[in-house]
Amino acid sequence: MTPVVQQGLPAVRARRADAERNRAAILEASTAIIVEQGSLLDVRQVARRSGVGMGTLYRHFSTKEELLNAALERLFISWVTLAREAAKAIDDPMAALEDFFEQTLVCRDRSRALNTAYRNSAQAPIAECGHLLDSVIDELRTRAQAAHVLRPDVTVEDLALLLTSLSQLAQTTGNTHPETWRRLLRISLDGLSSEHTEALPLCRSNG
Amino acid sequence: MTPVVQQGLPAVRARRADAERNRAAILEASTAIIVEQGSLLDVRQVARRSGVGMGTLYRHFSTKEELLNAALERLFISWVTLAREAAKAIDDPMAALEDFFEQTLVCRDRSRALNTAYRNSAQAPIAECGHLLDSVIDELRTRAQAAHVLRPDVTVEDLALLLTSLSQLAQTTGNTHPETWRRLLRISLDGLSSEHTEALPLCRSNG
DNA sequence: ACAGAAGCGGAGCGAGTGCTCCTCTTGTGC
DNA sequence: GCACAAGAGGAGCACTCGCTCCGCTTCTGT
Repeated sequence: MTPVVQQGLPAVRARRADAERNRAAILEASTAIIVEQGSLLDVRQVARRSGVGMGTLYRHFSTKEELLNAALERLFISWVTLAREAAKAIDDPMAALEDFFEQTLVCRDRSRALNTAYRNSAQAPIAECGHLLDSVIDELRTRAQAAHVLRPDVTVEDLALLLTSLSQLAQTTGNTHPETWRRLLRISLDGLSSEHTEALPLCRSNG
Repeated sequence: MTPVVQQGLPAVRARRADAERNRAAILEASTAIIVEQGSLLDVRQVARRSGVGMGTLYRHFSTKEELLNAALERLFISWVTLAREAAKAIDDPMAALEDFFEQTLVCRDRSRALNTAYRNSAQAPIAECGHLLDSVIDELRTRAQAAHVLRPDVTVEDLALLLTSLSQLAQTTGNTHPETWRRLLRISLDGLSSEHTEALPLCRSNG
């Protein structure tokens, strides 16, 4: 917990300006590719698009996975932050929850990032993203349950998994059945309303 | 619609007995591998497991995809048939629907086949499987709506997509959150009950 | 202006994978 | 039993994709 020594010999020289620019370009290209084509990115494609050689790419990200995680984290954090603000601005707690789901699902790339993040879970930076998301969902859940409009034994985990599930669906069926996820969202939200008092089945790690 | 000519010169000689045996072995091995590891099968692995050379494999299935579809069709049809029988045997229409979902989701390999089938849709044999599934779901839907226990504007498509969605979830979260899909199934089924009278949002191709 | 550290680029390596080719074997009908 | 078409098998081709190696270039502090 002692502060890092700042004076004395600079242990590491700051990154060179061009290197910094390249790093940004690589990250930018990766993000764009993920948004357009999903998270199965090809390192050669990233290199080409960012106008950089393979050596440069691997100088900055020692592994494809590291690059992918960095790009996903970027995508993820930016939208979770926005979605949290949007949800906070809505007074009705159930409407806030609904809006949060809708905002997430409406953007293909958001769902994409979300899904990939959940799939490659247990990765260090991605796990943090998961916690960030959980905290947003928990705010929404707490508000809605305090107002007695949300089924009382619904957990953060339930809501997170529902989001994942609808998100996967939106992605999978995006071409053949666009927008159909809206009907399932409506059904799920109705199932979440407090008028259903029957207890949900217990699973491991549910109180 | 005229019957195929049976008499006269046999246009094609019947397959040799060993060839038939090999074909069955290949199909058997593929099915087993799909059940165990999912549908990203490696042709060399299939060949090894079925005790057959690459040439033999490709004599019977001219493409990896053809083999995959054949194996998936097998898996798919066998369980849809069973699930239909099981559902028919249940008197309460909503319980029958619930049982059908449960039976599907409880078996990893069933969901696996289902998911892959939906993903690789538009394939000829797989599309037929989809129609078979739809017909089973439609029976259940019709019964439940006739008894006024199922929300009246729920469509076969809605139910099929819900099944896909939960199935994907069960597959994705199988290791980290086993059985948690049961909670979401309960929530969804509650949302499907006829006590919710608000109309579902319309999408293209919904009446 | 210069030295040298930091960074760059991209050919190419190695591993994996779908599929083919060609020789050798085996079941089948007579 | 025999002839021969049908079938078997597996080395190897062509391609993809993650990653490395190393000679060359460029930025930066003095």
